[in-house]
Amino acid sequence: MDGMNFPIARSTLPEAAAERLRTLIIEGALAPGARLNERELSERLGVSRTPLREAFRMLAADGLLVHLPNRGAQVVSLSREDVRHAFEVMASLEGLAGELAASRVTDGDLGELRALQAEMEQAHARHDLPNYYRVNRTIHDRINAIAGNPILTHSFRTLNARLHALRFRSNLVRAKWDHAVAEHREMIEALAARDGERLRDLLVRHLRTKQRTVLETME
Amino acid sequence: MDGMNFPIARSTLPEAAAERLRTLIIEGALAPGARLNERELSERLGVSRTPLREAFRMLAADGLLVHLPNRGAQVVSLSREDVRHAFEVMASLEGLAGELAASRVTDGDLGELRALQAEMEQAHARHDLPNYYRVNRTIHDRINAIAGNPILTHSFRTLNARLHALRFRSNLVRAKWDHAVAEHREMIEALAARDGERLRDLLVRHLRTKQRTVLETME
DNA sequence: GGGTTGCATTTTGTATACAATATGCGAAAC
DNA sequence: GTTTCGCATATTGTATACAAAATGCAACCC
Repeated sequence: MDGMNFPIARSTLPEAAAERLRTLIIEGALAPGARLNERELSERLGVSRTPLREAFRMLAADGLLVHLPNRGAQVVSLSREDVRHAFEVMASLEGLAGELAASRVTDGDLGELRALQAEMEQAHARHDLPNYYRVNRTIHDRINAIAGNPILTHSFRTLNARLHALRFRSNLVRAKWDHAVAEHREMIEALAARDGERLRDLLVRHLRTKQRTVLETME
Repeated sequence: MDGMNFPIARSTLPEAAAERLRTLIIEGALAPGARLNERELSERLGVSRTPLREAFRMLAADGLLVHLPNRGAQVVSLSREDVRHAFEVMASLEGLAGELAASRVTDGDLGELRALQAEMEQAHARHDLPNYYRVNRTIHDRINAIAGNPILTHSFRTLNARLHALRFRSNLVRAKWDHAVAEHREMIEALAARDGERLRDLLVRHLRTKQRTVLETME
């Protein structure tokens, strides 16, 4: 049992408040462009203004809020240009993740991903969109984790989180859905072949599709 | 004069404190691994603990500090692995910046960069290392700006700032210095040729040299 | 009517006070 | 001697108070 620690996770009010605000932003309860009133929010969240202000700083760093001196914090409102910029960087990062994952993937990883792919195809067959998206997300997170670069993972996740506030959940038409599932199959194959370049291309193409979807829903 | 505003820049104590702390970390006055005592620092900076704590949150988001609940903030201590991870991502980002810059560069940009290159070569000829580095930095910032993606610029700059705390300023031996200057010349040529792939390769190679330097100074 | 000024109120920024947790050290137990 | 316990003190987390800046609205002037 030497060296086996079980540290108790510690959280503080700023962290909890930031998490809660993140959710409120993503759900649209705090709309893009909205000015955040500290007194109201502190009452609403049941914390004093001090941890709330720290939470604002954290969310500003994540790009979800913008801090306006003497005017307080405002929910970021993404323009089409912002979205393009974000996707441009995300494509680069996810492409890198694909290359790294292809060079670092283990047989155990592949087994796991194949199981997830099977699960996602079942959701697809059942027309179960929520579960399809859930597993989809898990697969991407797994690939990112196999890449083994925490800075990469964190950077991608932070950028991706900004886009969640757009709530662009698409209604996948059947043909597109079939195509997306097939793309995922190809990703696993490229991973199994340790073909980094191919996986990068697939991930970038996949992301470009998502970008088109997001931009369409912004009209 | 319509639409010509001259907004007065506003700053707050958390922002000023964060900037000051950033400098103290980079200069080594706050050493890697050091625990930051709020009372001492608030006295030292002449601010109360509240804006100081907000500043800590900002620096934690930048990766310069790590926030330990109930134990306060600690200056990040980069391992060799951290450095490799950071460079891995930075190479991807700067490579992307190179591609974008090559597709977006104007003749005016090229003129400016050629002037900067001439200035840098003069510093090189005079063995003027501080000015060489200063102009070097300006050139890279310019390329990044020409890429025209603020998210990319910000991401790269944030990652790069983490490495400054390592203070790896190398003593350039003559041959290496000559080589670096030549590489910069090639970058301008690639830009002028709007050859994104070549510029990406040059920037990534250049950065790999920097990475080797950093890792060597960490031994 | 439009523009400016003055003032009350609200909101944000910061300092201070109080509460909770961590740390350090001496004393007690083995 | 080593380990554990108890307690004082220091530090961090959070709430509250005070100060500074912003906002809104009525009154006044052209």
